[in-house]
Amino acid sequence: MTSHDPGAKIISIPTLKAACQECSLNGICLSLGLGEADMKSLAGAIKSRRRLKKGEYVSRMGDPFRALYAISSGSTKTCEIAADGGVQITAFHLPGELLGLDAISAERYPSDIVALETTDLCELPFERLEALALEVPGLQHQLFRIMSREVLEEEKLLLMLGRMSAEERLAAFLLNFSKRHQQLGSSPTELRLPMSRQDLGDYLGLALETVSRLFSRFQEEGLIRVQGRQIKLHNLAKLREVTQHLPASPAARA
Amino acid sequence: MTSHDPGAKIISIPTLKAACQECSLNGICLSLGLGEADMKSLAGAIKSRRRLKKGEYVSRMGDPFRALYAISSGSTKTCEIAADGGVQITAFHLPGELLGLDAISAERYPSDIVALETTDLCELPFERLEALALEVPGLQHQLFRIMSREVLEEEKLLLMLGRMSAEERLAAFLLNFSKRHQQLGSSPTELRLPMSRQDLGDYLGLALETVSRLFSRFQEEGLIRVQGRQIKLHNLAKLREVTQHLPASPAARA
DNA sequence: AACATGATTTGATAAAGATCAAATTCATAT
DNA sequence: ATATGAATTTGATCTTTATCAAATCATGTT
Repeated sequence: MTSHDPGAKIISIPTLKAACQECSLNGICLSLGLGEADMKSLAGAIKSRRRLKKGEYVSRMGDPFRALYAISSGSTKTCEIAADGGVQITAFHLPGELLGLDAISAERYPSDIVALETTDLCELPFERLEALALEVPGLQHQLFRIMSREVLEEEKLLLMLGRMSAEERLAAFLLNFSKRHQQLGSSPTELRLPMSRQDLGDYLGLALETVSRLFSRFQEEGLIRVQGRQIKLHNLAKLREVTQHLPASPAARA
Repeated sequence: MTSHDPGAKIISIPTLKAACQECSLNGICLSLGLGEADMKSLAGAIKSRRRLKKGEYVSRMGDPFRALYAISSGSTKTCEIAADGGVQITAFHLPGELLGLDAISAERYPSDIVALETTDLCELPFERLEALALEVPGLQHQLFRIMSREVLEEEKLLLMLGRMSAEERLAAFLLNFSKRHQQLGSSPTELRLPMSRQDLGDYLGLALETVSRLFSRFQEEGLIRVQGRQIKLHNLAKLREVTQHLPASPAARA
């Protein structure tokens, strides 16, 4: 987290009204590690805010890429769609996270990004952001870090999809979601999932029925309490154990 | 590809000897889209070359991050290792590709990167690269593109692991490998795989036996010819069909 | 409040792929 | 060339999870 003094509200230009310094996420998003003057520049790069209702699209596959979006509040799912109609959700994004990083290279959105609930976005025109990154010290590095982090997150998901059992995947998801909730200042044990069982299945590479059965099983085992999308985590340590259940042959590999 | 005249060899400073302009990949790697003067700057940023033998490590999980590596010749695998010892290979990299993008954010390598055969690397100290990206027009953008592309590639793999059958995964891998071979100027139908069946399984989320059986099946069906790691693709169109086999219910989803 | 619609849970069965096991082929060093 | 160990192939069986089906539970609407 950054250490901007929230008391020092000197700036009040209209363009900044809806910008980073007023954002409740100040310090989580792009601005991490930037000085106050740089924050002003960044705020100037924000084109506008968009409010989406549940089910509305941030982007559709094939849309031309012009801007990244930072989530100010709410949440989204990113859906990759196969030629055969199969859906793979590659990420759920929460406030402070950046959308559209996968669209830079082809200048087209490769996926549908859909709001899971009412969601507020900051639109960051990419050309302006790039120009700014050449001038604001630290911003370029920050962008590299954020993109690198996205690569890393996806690698963790690859590990889950390729090598973990259904049980391990759901436990890992719950722990990850818990951690992110906590980083946003919410309870790490009282989760309100914004996505359906179907979404969760499409993310974890499982059938929705399997996801549902696992929730029931975890509840029977006393690990969690399930009330629809309201989940209480009773035992984080045991959930962590579940993610690490040793495979049959723990032998080292070449 | 760029259009540098290979006949115009004006530069011969030692530091450039082993650098981009002399590289057989000129134009594929970072330099894509840069002018000749910028290429010189880039070449200056290259610290050194490293030659690795089969099985040697580019990085080990936890190593401090200081540099990206560009593959000049050879190939690598990137192995994510789970707490329980399970291995997931998140990428195979070929000449012209950049290694270490996932290490920027934490300033540590999150994975083992291993040479699959004798492999030559260019070491690009990241601090120098970042400084250069602030000065050389287009280099920052190029780096953003490359990182975005990495995100995209991983999303494709996520789709494979989460939603495709074993058959579809192997067919998709063969087509992808074929395309990259072709882009490097090799035959798109005569492949020499540098990785073992075990590696392929660890990449595709399958048991090595399943991979082996699929090779045999594809051969029986006349799609390919298998001689160990030497693979001849007989029918690219049919392989493409295999990747698109419709699932039981092609119904649209919410 | 009753209804309609979609989401979730639970059950029964089937299929895909993992695992265990063994034979065969390949590669490398002597 | 030959031996040795690793990689690959093939077979038999078992587990996990998908699929199909139906009941129940929410949610929002008129």
